[in-house]
Amino acid sequence: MHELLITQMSYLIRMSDEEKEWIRQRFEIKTYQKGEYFLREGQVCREAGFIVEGMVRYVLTKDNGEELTVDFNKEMEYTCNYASFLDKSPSESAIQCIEPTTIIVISYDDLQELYEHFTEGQKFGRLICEFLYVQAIKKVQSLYTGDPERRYLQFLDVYSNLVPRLPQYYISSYVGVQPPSLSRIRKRLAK
Amino acid sequence: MHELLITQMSYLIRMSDEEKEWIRQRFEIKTYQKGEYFLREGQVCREAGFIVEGMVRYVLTKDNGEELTVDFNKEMEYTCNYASFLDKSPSESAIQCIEPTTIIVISYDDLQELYEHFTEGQKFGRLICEFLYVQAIKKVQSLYTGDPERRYLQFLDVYSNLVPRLPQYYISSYVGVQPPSLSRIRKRLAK
DNA sequence: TAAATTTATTAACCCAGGTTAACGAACGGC
DNA sequence: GCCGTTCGTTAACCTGGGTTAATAAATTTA
Repeated sequence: MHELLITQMSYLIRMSDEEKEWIRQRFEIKTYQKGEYFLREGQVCREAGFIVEGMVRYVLTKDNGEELTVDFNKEMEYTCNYASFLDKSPSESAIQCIEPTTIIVISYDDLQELYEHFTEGQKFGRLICEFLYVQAIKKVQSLYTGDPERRYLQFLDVYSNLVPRLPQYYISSYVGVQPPSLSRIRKRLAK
Repeated sequence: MHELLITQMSYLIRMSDEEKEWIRQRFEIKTYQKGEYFLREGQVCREAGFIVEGMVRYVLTKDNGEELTVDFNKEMEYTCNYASFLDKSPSESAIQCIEPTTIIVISYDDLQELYEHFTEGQKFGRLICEFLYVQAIKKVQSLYTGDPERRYLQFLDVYSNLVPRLPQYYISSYVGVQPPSLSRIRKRLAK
């Protein structure tokens, strides 16, 4: 279980055997049922996680109460609300498991220890963050330059394998429209 | 000139005198006139910069040729197209100076050397990136949950001091609408 | 398998922003 | 200070997504 994470981390940095052992000891395995929350809106995100199995969605709640699904993470990906995690502020989004999900988690303090004491700890933190940042920038770009139809096509391109695991109203809000509108888009595209 | 950068960096990490001297030697001062490009679309971004004076905008070009201004950076802020810089890919956005601007820049290779050889180099990279990432996430959130009117109000909130330095059509595209639409929004708000 | 619930589609109407063009104001260069 | 250009506003019309509600399809649950 931890070995998946160790493999993943090995793509980014070199680790000694003692460091690998530290990871096995400090990352804690947590399991969630479908619908359970890894993080609720308003809570401070006190741990970062690596998804071993399952899938989560990031949920923003608009002022009118409407829930928006703005991102997904699945097995072999990291999950965390970094905005909340980093400055210990109440999170503006929730993270909900949308399948039975297993996540191995590390606390804020332990992660700082990893950063400080692993030979390449800071580098690990930097590389993860760079990856996430570039993803976020690309998302901003697609929100600026693309219309919903285009984002839907991009979504199918990148996440086609996820489609069978997702209800359509998650996809519609990811794309930035209401369900009836995604239906119209799909109808247009069917031609 | 370099001292401003050194001060800024000192908020994030401790630096030895030799490290400070290295910065004075490796960061190069570049000046740009209003309208000149720090980075053109399609170029690989080969240096990261710290703006000493002036202001830049990030320009995305839509398929139909329309130019969108998606962000600004001003004096005492970093500027770079990280997506391009990090993986040496052609940049999808341009960075244009919209005032006479002075930027001190560091090449990709020198920055890697800083990361590797400064005592807290990797940590510096991580902290900068974390800051940028959180900014990007907040931008994504406001694009998802806010309408243009709201984003305009947020813009005024955060950047009110920039308004006199910006033409309105930069603001309108930042907010995600065409100029006539921002006019309508302003008119609505005037009541 | 049937009933209950959730999810997806469709239709009708509304509205904010897009588009185009015209006009007036502000600005920059000489 | 004048002229040409750029910029901001306004008007008219168009379009795509929002909203609501009804219906149909797909899942769950008993």
